[in-house]
Amino acid sequence: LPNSKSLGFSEGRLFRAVTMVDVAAAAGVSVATVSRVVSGATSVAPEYHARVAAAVQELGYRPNKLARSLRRQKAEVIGVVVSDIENPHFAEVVHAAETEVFRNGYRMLLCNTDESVEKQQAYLQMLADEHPLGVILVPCDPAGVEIVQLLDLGVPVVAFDRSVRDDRADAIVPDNVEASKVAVHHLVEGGYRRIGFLGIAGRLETGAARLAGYKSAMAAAGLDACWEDGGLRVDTGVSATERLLERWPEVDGLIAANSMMAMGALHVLRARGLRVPDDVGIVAFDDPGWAELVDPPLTTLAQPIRAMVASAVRVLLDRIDARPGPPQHLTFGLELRVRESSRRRLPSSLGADQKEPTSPWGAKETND
Amino acid sequence: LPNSKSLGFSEGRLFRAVTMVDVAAAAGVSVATVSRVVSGATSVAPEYHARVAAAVQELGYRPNKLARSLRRQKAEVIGVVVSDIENPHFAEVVHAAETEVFRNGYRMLLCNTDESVEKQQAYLQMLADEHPLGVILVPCDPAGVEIVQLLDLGVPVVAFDRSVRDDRADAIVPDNVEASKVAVHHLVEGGYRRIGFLGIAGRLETGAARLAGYKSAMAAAGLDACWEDGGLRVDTGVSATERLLERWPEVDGLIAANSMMAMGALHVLRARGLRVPDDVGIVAFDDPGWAELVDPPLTTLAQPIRAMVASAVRVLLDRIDARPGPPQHLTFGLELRVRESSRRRLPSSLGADQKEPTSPWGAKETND
DNA sequence: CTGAAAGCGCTTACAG
DNA sequence: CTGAAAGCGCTTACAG
Repeated sequence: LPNSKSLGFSEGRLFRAVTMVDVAAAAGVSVATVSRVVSGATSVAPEYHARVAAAVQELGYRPNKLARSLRRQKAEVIGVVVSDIENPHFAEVVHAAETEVFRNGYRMLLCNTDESVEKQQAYLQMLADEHPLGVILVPCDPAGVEIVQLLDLGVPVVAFDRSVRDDRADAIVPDNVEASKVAVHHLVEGGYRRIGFLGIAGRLETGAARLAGYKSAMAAAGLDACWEDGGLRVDTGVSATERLLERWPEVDGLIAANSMMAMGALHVLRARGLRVPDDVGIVAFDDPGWAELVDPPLTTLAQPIRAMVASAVRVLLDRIDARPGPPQHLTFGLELRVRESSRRRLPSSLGADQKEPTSPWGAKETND
Repeated sequence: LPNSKSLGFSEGRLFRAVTMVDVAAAAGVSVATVSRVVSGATSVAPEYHARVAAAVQELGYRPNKLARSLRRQKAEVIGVVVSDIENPHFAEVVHAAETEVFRNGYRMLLCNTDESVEKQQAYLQMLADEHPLGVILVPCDPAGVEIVQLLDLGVPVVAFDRSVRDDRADAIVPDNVEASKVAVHHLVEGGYRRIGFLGIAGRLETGAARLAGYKSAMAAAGLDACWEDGGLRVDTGVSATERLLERWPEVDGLIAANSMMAMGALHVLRARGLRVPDDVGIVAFDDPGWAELVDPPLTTLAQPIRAMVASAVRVLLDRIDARPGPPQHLTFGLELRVRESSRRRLPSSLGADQKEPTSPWGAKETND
């Protein structure tokens, strides 16, 4: 058989990568001992340990992860499946996941589904072939059979942001219902009464929960509810707002289920000469960096993303050590970040005409 | 020896994953033939091919990537190293890379350096251990020895956005110098004359190139140059703008080397009662989604990110097939996207007082 | 605690 | 074109 060792060029010289065999020879021990020192699994006599460590150092040995993975039938990789990496919300999720995964010495395989059921299928299939330590999944298809297959294979799956059908999966989700209620209460406290809701339509549970919370809080406050569904974009926010204003011209508050739609609303209101927050108060879900850059800065409902992701990774790593245990289903509250868009300057909207420059990087603690 | 085959649970039953041996037995051929059919490398007689395909289908066989990777000493993975995934610019880069990598049937290992030299070191080391097909690197340390080691190992490296020291690496970079010149010309054509520059300080070649282009274009136009360095954030944009205005109160145009700094400038100008674009015109590098949502919408210099990333992946895959060939060093021009912030409504700033609502999602073709 | 040895599941020159 | 067999570089029960 041919010598098909790993090859490379260095200064024009052919070389072979250093393996455990080389280290074992240099240290005068068996490869088993080298393995035990390198992987740190079993205890090794101090003198042997030292000799191996010295040889590793001297030869510049690096363990071959490919071989380790094959042998263990497990790659030190965590799959992260998000629906849209360009959405600042998920960009933050990915960043937080990267930080946690890196801290634990693992690698992150990033999968982006673009909200496509087919792409989710393809990626989960692909991940099953990779034998990852676990998968953090923002599902666009919560009932995909690939999720079941992954769990059958013994790969822990943590549903993130949205839950999945298979109840063996752990789940880390925001409390959307409660958040909508908080938004309603906040606007009511600010003196707003005719509060409309700009929803995100469709099958996504996120949208349903946010609408449900709104309706429930409005009913509890004895107020009439009025909502229109849009999409996730500025233009759909525009049309939804226009439809809402047509049905309900007296609206004085808006809750947008997504911040892009809030931007659409802002534009429509401005075009109609309605002032924010004096004529209409606005609260939006999600808290992208630009929320405090727009005019007026947007009051938002922010998810504790770092904490949620840290929790997802912790749940995953716990499963890896100790497989059994009931599935975890953790819910996180959202934080209301009050900015100008919902702070009426006067109890009524009379006379509040002058425009002051807003300073988003200044003191933000003033809450009225 | 123990039976340490891959295990899993399905409906409570223990099972062993299907391997090539199983497929070979079912098809009545050797594993070598199965391998040849599955990997599609060599040609196989039609009848054998059909029998193997049928067995694969029937048994639901999926090749073990871990074994393939070990055998080939190459994982079908592409490493993507960016400096900040939360920066919308790099989020778009990552998304584009994901699309290309997925289209080619590979996986993406995402590494985020947070602009830390140590993290770049750690990740490149880690990538070397993974034996990836190649690495797309946005370097924060262009001279890191890990880059040299990766190339020594035979792993193709494509520098993206910024170049690296080792000239064996390919590079895909924006033409920052030219872009600054375009920005200067655009403002000059709009009647602006006292054009200042808000730079991004430090060692990054990006910042240096953008400043150089500005200075050169100003000199060529016979105009005085004036610049201040800031960072990449809104607050540093604020302070840089304030310093610039102190030194140069008569400024009527600003070029920001980064869009966050442009936001800072916008706030300072508003606070001082200077109107954009009538009193001061602004052009910013980068083109985040919110650039057209702010008031006024920002004129930007956008990189052709999809094209650049597609080109980076193509260069990488070419190297994998045919190692030799001189390193590629491709430069891409930026596109000036003219929006309100640099469109003075009147030749002079007299009388342009009324504020119209801006409609970013409407017709954008009007160029004056 | 240590070593000899099997085996993870593939791929691939070699011989036929 | 096909098959037998070695080997990629590790890990890990087993025996000592």
